[in-house]
Amino acid sequence: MSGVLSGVTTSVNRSWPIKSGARRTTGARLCVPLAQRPGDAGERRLAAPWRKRVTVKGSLLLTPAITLAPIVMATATSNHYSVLSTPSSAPPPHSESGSMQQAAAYRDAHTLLQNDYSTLPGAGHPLSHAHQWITALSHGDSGAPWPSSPLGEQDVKPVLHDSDREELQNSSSLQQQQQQQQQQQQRHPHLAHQQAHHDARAWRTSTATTHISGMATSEGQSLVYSQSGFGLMPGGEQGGMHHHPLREEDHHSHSPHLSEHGGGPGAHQQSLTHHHQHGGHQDQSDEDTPTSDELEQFAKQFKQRRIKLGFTQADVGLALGTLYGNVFSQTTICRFEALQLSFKNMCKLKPLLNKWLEEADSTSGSPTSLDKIAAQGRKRKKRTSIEVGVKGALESHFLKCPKPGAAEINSLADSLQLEKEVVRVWFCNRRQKEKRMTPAGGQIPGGEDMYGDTPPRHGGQTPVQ
DNA sequence: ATGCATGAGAG
DNA sequence: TCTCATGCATA
Repeated sequence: MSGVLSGVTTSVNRSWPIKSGARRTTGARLCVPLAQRPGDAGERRLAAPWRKRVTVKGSLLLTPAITLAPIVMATATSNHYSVLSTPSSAPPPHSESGSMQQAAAYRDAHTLLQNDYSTLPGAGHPLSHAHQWITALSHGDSGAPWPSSPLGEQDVKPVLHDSDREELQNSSSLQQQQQQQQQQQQRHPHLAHQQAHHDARAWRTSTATTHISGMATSEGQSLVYSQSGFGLMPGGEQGGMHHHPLREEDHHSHSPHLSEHGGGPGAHQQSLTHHHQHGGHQDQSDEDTPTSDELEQFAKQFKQRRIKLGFTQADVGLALGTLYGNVFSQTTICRFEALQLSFKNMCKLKPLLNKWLEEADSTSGSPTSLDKIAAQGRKRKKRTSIEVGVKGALESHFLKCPKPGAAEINSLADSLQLEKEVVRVWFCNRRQKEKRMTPAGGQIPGGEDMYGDTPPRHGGQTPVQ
């Protein structure tokens, strides 16, 4: 695909103000050369680090009761330009880019279409409450790079700190001591660091997914992992919804700096010991940390259901906002389905999506349309399109030095004729990609063999769509 | 589906 | 400055 684009299509808007911390040029940093990988340059697809699993499937233990824990979930507030618009309000006239309403428009059209599909459960569900938070204004944005809309920025998402999020995740009624300890560790990264950290690219060690009866973690803990949400899978959908004990580490340690190749932190404690006392069920709403396998399973099932129910990723994203106050974009939903989020992030979203699924499934048929929460607001810098050649250069630099210092970025930007900020961001994104990329849909056929030893992607289901 | 971008939070 | 979560815009 992507042939050689001509010229750096950068329709860059030179006037974009570099916000507050206008990148100070600080000393260069040491470049830890990345282990050269075979087929480097170009966009390699990396599996998510958390994807390395050594799973042991336990017997299913579906618990009927579903405790819908009051999810007050929240995500980092970063949406300054999201404002609530009335259901009937037409897309705001402003927007110089003219493509701002794209999503909304698309959605509406889609909704209409859905209404034609008498077979489909209906577009949107009757879940139209929980909007309080939406109007909650959060911190005025100082140093907003872009002229804000007259409406002012409203934050759509309540702010929550990671520690809080963690707690939310673990908010199931029955918390074990271990979990408490866990939380403590989370708050004290240094403690967590004592735990084994796995290589950021440990994902390569995934193992085949097989069913094994019996459940004992490598630590000899017996766990019965019960989780909800899989009950709605229609018969033929999937073969296996496995619920097994083994937890993937990786996510907890909230140490913000899970620096990759830094040798430092891949901080993933693997001692996530939590045996659940079962006996019936308990930790409902998946509050519990799922294994990467479960996540994968869920993601797939989710996607299938979503499609069957006739919802688009965008619909789901909006619905989540309506339901739980957390609006997500199509992008996020897409990435979730494609397992392209960090393990932690996946864990965070799963409960929400799971619940949505339940709702959507049960209320399928309701007329109500999804509430409309249009994202609009200040302008964004025009996306810079980096020429392939330049990209290649960046890529090779990345291999040598994934974390270039300001000085390097400068010179690089200079030689490549890109804005420093663009280069900086490119590296940031590249690093991020390195960390969480997942072949999702399945590895690219003739594609890259990552580093020569691409783990056989468990015989997963056929990619939907 | 994904590339480039934003912003919070943490060092 | 970096990471991380997330999204607009686009391929």
